[in-house]
Parts: sequence; C-alpha cells; structure tokens
Amino acid sequence: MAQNQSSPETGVGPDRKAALNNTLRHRILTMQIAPGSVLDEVALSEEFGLSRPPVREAMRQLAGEGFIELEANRPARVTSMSYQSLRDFFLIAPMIYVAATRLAAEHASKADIAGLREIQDSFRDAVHSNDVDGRVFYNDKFHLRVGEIANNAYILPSLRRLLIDHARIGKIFYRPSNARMLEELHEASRQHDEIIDAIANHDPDRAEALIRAHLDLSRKNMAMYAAPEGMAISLGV
Amino acid sequence: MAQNQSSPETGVGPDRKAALNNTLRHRILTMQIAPGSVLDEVALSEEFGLSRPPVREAMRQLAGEGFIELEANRPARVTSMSYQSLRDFFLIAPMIYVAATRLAAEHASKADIAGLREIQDSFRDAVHSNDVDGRVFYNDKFHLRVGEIANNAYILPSLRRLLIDHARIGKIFYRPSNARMLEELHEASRQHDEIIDAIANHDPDRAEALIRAHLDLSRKNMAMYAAPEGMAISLGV
DNA sequence: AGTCTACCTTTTGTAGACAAGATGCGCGCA
DNA sequence: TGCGCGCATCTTGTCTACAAAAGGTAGACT
Repeated sequence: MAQNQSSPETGVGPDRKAALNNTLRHRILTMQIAPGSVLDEVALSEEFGLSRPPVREAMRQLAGEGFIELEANRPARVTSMSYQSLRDFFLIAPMIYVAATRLAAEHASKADIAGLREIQDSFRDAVHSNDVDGRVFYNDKFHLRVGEIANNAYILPSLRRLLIDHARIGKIFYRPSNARMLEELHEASRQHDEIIDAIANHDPDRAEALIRAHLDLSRKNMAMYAAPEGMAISLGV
Repeated sequence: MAQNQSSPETGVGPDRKAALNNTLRHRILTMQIAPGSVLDEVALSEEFGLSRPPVREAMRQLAGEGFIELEANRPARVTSMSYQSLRDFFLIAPMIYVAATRLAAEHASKADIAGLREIQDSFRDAVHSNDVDGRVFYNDKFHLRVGEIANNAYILPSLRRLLIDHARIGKIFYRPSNARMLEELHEASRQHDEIIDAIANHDPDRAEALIRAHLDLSRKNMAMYAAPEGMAISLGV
C-alpha cells in the first residue's frame, strides 16, 4: 500500500519500465526479496509484460544505485548484508546524514518544506497504523528528499546507498511486540517533525543536533539486537 | 598510453563491452568528450562493434556511476559541470576523502600498499613526462584505490562521483605554461607518496592531515574561481 | 563406490528488425 | 514577411530470435 505502482496489476500500464524499477526498489527495501536472492530476467520480464532487454537495462540501473549486484554470465543478486554492513553503516551514516541535513537547512525553499511535510504526514500515518512497509518506505523517502533539498550532487550517491541498508536494517531489527520500541518509533516520527522545523528555520546547527539524535535512536535499538557480544561501535558521536 | 584498452583497435577484441565502458570513462575523465555532449548510440555501437542493446546497458551503468545523464526519449549526455559544481565539490570532497583515507589507513594490507605504490609509480611517470591524460587517469585510479582499501560500501559511491569531477576540474584548470603549477604537480606527487606511507604505517591522523593538504593544494590553484573551504564535519573519531 | 568427464539443459549475452516518440524543416496562411 | 501547423526523418525504445557460457546430471572409468 505504500506505493501505488507496486501492488496490483504489474503486467499492464502505461509505463511498465518505471513500474519495474519502483517495484523492485520497494521489494528490496522492504526485504520482500531478501539480500542475496537471485533475480531471474525472464520471470521479471513476464511479470511486468516486458522483454528481456529493458529488464536488463533496469538491472544495470539498479546495480548503479546499489540495490543489486551484477557479475558476468551470472544471475543478478540483491545486494547482500552482514554484520560488517551494520558496522560500516553506523560509521559513515552520521557524517553523510549530517552533511545532507545541514545543507538542506541552508538551501530549503518553501516548496521544499511543503514537500517534506507531505511525506512526513504519510510516514506518521504509517507509524500510527502500524504499517511496517509503509513506514520503511516513507522514512526512506523522507531522508532521500532531505538529501535532494541539500542540492549537492556529490553527497547524494552515498546517501542513496546508505538509505537502502537503513531501510533493510530497520526492517530486520523491528519487533512490534516490544512496547518500548513502538514508543521509540513515535519518537522518531516527532524527530522528523522537528527536523523539518529546523530546516524551515534555516538552522543548520539545530538540524544537525536533531539528525544525530535521530540516528542515535536507531543505533540504540539495533545495538540491543546486533551487539549482544559487545560489538564496539567506535564512532557514533 | 594511459590505458591499454582505450587507444587502438576499439572495434575488435575479446571483450568489446568492457572496452566500451573503459574508453567512455577515460574520454569523459580527460574531457575528450566535453560535459554536456550528447552520445549517439548507433555511433558507439558501430565504433565498438556491438549492437545497440549492450551499448544501452553500458549507458545505464555509466549513468549510475555519474558519468552521463539519461532522460527518457532523449540522447544521453555527459554529466554537465558549472561553477556551482566547483563549489559543491570543495564543500564535500574533504569530508569524503578524509573518511576514505582514514579508513584505508586502518584496513590496508601489504598487498593493498603494493597495489597503491604501483599506481603511484605510473602517476609519477606521467607527471615527469608531462603526460596530462595519464596524470589525470592515474590520479583518479590512485584515489579510487584508496577508497576501495577503505573497504566501506557506503563511502565509495560519493567518492566515485567526486573523482569524476576531480579529474575534469583538474583538466580544466591545468595550465602547463605556469612553472609554479608544474612544481605543485610534483608536490602533489610527493604527497601521494607520503599518503601511502601513512596508510602503510596505519596512521589515520597523519593520513588525514596529508589528504587535507593534498586537497588544499588543488583548491589553492583554483582559488581565483572562489572555491569555498570544506565543511567542518568530523568523522567523529 | 567414488570421481572424473562429457553432454544436456538452463540462463545470460547479443544481434537485427520493428515501433514510437521527438526534432526540425517546409509549406501554407494571415 | 512572420507565425503556426503538419509532415518527414532521425533517434530512442522495444521485441523476437539466435549464440554462448555456466551449472547440473548421468554415465563410464578407475
């Protein structure tokens, strides 16, 4: 439900190629397709009513964005993840997210803020209605939009790559049974609102503090699951 | 000279597809193809002895890496540049380069160092023999290899994107007539050697200081174009 | 019985031809 | 003479068919 292009008739429609791209992105982000899974070209071409060449083009594009990995004469695989990924993520994410958010606070226009609030409304709805996939999707969209508002071509590539695994890490470690984690989800949503306010007020320092707190909240939740053996995440500040 | 795949017979060979990719990358980095230029699919397919589908796949891949930009029903164009690009570059480059170099200093193996020295030998040769394209090519290869040694999937995408424009900016502002800039080229080469030493000694702090000086040297040459100072966002260590 | 080898099947890679959209030119009209 | 509309042409997008390479399987040899 998070995405209109993904759910029903994938085999028809005006722009089947865009549908293929969006659907694959969505499935990978929400881990409907697990990391390491193979993607069959003919199966995808049949599902989306395309021939193999455009499917192969989409594969190359998704590979460039970091969703899948290609190897010669071998099937495409969804980009894999490991504990190393978790470490690498929290090592780099603060740097990139902070830079993107600071720049967004410097450059944002009224229209940018409006677009951000619209996404955040959908995110808040997803959180309140316990729509896990929608939450993952709109959280991704929120941070990606912040990166676009930052308006710096050099920071976006890594941000995009980070967001892919941010979504998947979030999905892996989400446990709806835990009431405290549910409360922290609402806290994350409130942080989004505050981040928007800081960006709207062109206050990079406050935006930075908020995005750091936002990431720390994520890291805290994942540390509970990922670091039972005392994994030392050196960076995080 | 800079690349064995690029210079001679592009129309034949065992792996024409790799040749296409490498040659286009090389031509774009050295600005044999100017930013904003259009790339004709049939022309490329004829030059490299391929049909259009594999050419189109290569286009998608290069677009993912930031070399070209694609638009629906419109010819592919080499990623354009502006003065804004120059500003954006020097705003983000220090952050990414420093992070990559620090991580490389932490993770480098003996084999990594050897590979780095080999590239640096070629770079030094290119500087001494005034081979401009070779200099651009091996400088790119040097910093890219450092990023690979860093061994963090999240920092590489932005580093790759930065390196594309690093090469092109260097090419734009290179003036062989100026003796001082020539000396600074040799200085840059010596900095490479020192960076390798710092990485080999697993000394992230020294590596960071050196890479910052390395970038400052570049920026100084372009000071007349009002390149700003980099964002002061620490990696957190 | 285990292992190596050769074949067969499946999947990826490529080619050539067809369809659709976009650009530019020329003609017609005001 | 200037502007606008429509056609022609070129370029991009897609499809079907064929070629090649990888992996699995069965058979035979050690």
